[in-house]
Amino acid sequence: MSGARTRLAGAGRPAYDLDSLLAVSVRVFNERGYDGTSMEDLSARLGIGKSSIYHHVAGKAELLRLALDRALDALSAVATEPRAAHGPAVDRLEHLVRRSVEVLVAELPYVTLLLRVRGNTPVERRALERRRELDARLGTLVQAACDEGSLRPDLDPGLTSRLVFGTVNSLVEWYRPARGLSVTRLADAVVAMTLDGLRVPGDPPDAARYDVVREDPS
Amino acid sequence: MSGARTRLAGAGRPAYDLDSLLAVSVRVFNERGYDGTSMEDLSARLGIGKSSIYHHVAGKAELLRLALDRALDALSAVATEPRAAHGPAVDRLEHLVRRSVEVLVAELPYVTLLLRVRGNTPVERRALERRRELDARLGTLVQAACDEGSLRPDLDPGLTSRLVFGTVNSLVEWYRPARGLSVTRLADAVVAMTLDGLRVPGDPPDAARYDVVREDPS
DNA sequence: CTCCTAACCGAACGAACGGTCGGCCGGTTC
DNA sequence: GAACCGGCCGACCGTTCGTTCGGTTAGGAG
Repeated sequence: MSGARTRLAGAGRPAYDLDSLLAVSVRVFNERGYDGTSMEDLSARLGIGKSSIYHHVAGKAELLRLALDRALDALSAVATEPRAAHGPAVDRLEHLVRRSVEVLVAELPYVTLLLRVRGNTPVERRALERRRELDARLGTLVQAACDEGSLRPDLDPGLTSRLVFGTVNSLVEWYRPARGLSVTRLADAVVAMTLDGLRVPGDPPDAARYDVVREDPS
Repeated sequence: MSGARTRLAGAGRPAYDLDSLLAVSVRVFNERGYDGTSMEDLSARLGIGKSSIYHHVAGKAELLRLALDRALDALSAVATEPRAAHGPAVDRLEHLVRRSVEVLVAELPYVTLLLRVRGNTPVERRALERRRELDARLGTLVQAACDEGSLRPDLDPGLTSRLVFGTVNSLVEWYRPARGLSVTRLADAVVAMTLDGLRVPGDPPDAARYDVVREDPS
């Protein structure tokens, strides 16, 4: 499988280091779900005994923590890139969407795991909190682009933000790098749909367009 | 809680029927994940003993099966509605997206559970297969709308289909009916973003627009 | 050849799991 | 009041869970 392995491989000895062990484990977590994966499932897939896993990590929870931190660190890095701080908000938004797609693909298994966390354990709850912070930052940017007048005014910024990043996050459910669709083209398509729409423009420009739709108590 | 309960409620006796028991169970499944939910978790939340659950259903797996079938039946019904069969493909597509959003909201807990299934058990694999059939039908419709010339030609139909219904499916991650955003407005917003785009049109109509982007091996 | 250490192993642990069993209890029916 | 039944219960079953522990083995260093 996918493993960088340390020196003493030689014959058939796997000899995992932490990174390769984590990579295999996360792959299994994504296939069967974290709770649905037993340490024996992992050991079978790793090709080593169940107890050997504890030579590398303290337990199942730490495996999860390492994976989630990796995803969160990568996503956080995007939000703090300099290009996300200057220029028109709508351009910064487009850049952020594009970079988010790239990171999501680069760290696909880890981000996939992150997006499925439900908060059952302290480790998961801490990850959810970090995720909420990121989402809040994205929301602010969409708000700014809306205030700026660059986004259609008939949609609530909070709603817009959720739709856009819901779309981005949904990529983990089907995108597989091996299938020949490059990341750049994928990001182009996401930006094209969310920002410019799928329908060919023209014809009846729809009289009712841009009637204001906002969240309100019904 | 949410439960319709049978006649003999009277004092403090819960007295569940199958529907109300399923409703509560699915809610817990969604909070903790199916694999992360024990029968004791359910019994605690239901307010009855663990063994009492087996008076209503054969086991945990049947609980899951009932919930998934409910979601799948509702979604299948949409795909076979008469309005999804006549008229321009792009109009049928818009209608299908709108109805999908409505059903997703109407059966939110059940659809949520369906979208998180990983295929660990036979019950889950059967559900995944039914889902794939639905997805295939959607893909055909997008293809038709594309052939018709109603969708921008620079995006691959398969890719478009995944993006649109990825967006729709991602609603389960955040939409809560109680928050005052009506289903109609939600569906309007989804159609508005996916089909017409978020950005205000005009200004530099982007010379490079509509360069063909298709999947190909790299 | 000897020693050291990183990586692995099988056996076993207590806890928690999904599920079974025999019985209780309060309404309804006759 | 006796018989019945749907809904519930506590105790318990065998299995599987995550984890621990006392070795073993292979390769590098001296």
